[in-house]
Amino acid sequence: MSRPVVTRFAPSPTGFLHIGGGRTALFNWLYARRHGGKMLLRIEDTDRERSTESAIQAILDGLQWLGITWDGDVVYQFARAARHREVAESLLAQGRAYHCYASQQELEEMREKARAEGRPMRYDGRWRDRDPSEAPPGVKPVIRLKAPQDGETVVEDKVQGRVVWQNKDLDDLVLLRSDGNPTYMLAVVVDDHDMDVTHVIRGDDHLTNAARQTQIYQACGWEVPEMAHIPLIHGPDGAKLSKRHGALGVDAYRSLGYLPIALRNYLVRLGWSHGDQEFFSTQEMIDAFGFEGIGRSPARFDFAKLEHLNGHYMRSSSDADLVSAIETILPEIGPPRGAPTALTPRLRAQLTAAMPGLKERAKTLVELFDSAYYLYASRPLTFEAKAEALLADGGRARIAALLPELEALAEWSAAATEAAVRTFADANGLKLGQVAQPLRAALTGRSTSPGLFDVMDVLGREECLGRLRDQAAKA
RNA sequence: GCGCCCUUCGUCUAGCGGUCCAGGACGUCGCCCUUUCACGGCGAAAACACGGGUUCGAGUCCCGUAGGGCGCGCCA
Repeated sequence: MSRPVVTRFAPSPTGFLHIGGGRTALFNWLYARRHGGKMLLRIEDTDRERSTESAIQAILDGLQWLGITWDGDVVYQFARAARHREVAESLLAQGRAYHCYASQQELEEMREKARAEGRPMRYDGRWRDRDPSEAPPGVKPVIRLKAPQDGETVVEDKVQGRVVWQNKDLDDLVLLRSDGNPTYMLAVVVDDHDMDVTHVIRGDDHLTNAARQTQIYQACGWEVPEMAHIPLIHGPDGAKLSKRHGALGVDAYRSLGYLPIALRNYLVRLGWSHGDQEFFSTQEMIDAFGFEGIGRSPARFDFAKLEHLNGHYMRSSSDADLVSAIETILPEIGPPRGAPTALTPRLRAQLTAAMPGLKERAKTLVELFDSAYYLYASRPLTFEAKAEALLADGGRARIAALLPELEALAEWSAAATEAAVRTFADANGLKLGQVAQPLRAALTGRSTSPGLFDVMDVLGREECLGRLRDQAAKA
């Protein structure tokens, strides 16, 4: 009875997969999964000038990183041009479309005039009913749709509701260019029809297109798929998303140290909700997703909330997974921090051992790796201003006094060093912080770090004593 | 200019005529925990754009106004 659900994600390969595209893909994917259907991937590369191979690769990589999979082979729209042409010719033969010989200049004048007279800027249909014999010699015509001039065109949108256009406000769009190539408007309709797409889920910047595409469906005598136009994502300032804010490629979010699972959770809640639920596992998203939960107003991109989610997912990730996540972005984030591009077995082991304390304190992988500085730093350490202040303020003297106690330790463990430090503090009438903070500074170069005794444990006896001696010597 | 869409705390949102002196989350601010920073816990400030209707009753329905967005190509 009802056909199996088929959705599609149809990006044009003129740039990376940006955050809005990622969410559109996610929604299509979730809807298909929710209904046991398929999500197809179609690359809309009919603009030969602007489409690039690297952009296609970036989109594929981005989807893969986000964990969004598609069914079947990737469809390349340009490869289907002959089929698009065939449909246009067929419409022409049926009298539902016509040749238009208007020149670029004429069209420009038309727009100018309309603007001057305060009328909508539309093609005036001057070739609509002219006899082909009037065609000017040597001019290659375009094929335009003979769109209905009276009545209305209705889109029953699953998100926007019933949206109505007066046909007099819609003009005869071009189906086939004079060079014989299809326009986007035609190609989309033909492809969605041929691919048996049942649900078109896309940004609401396409809402007006939906009306014009509906006219094409009707001219072809084809069933119009369900439509769902989702509101766009805006930048933090409410304006259209630009490169300055969130319109980064999804690969940029990877480099920034975000986890795909966190980005997915953030994205799914942008414009969609399910009661008060904030956290969704992939399965929960699939089970709960539906058009009912999609709002109609645009949402602003908020890094702070993304970071919060990312922190949440980092804390609940396994230590091993986080280490390997860091390793994948290490070539990018390592060198700027004086760290290698790959982990040595020893460093990997230390990073893994320190991970419980590290992941608790970071919002991104980059931040996490940054706070792991003490693991990959080599003597002599460089000190942040606050760390230097802790050492200068009597800190070095305390380290010098404590040093013999630590050197004499028979066993080097978190418990053993903690006992020694506490005993030392008590014996000298010092608060633990007065001893611990200078130690932290000397060992990590920072005023903040994971638990001090865990740091000492992971770092090991020799490295710790070495770093402490460096400071004791300056006391 | 024309068409279409949108408008609840700073942000994401719940709310589908009475249960709302509007709930959750992020952020912000306080307190607690604490060797630091986080995490966690507790608490606070913070919104129905405005004006008319409809109704016994409106954040919820209708109409205006204002503000914002998208579209108006032989781009996609």
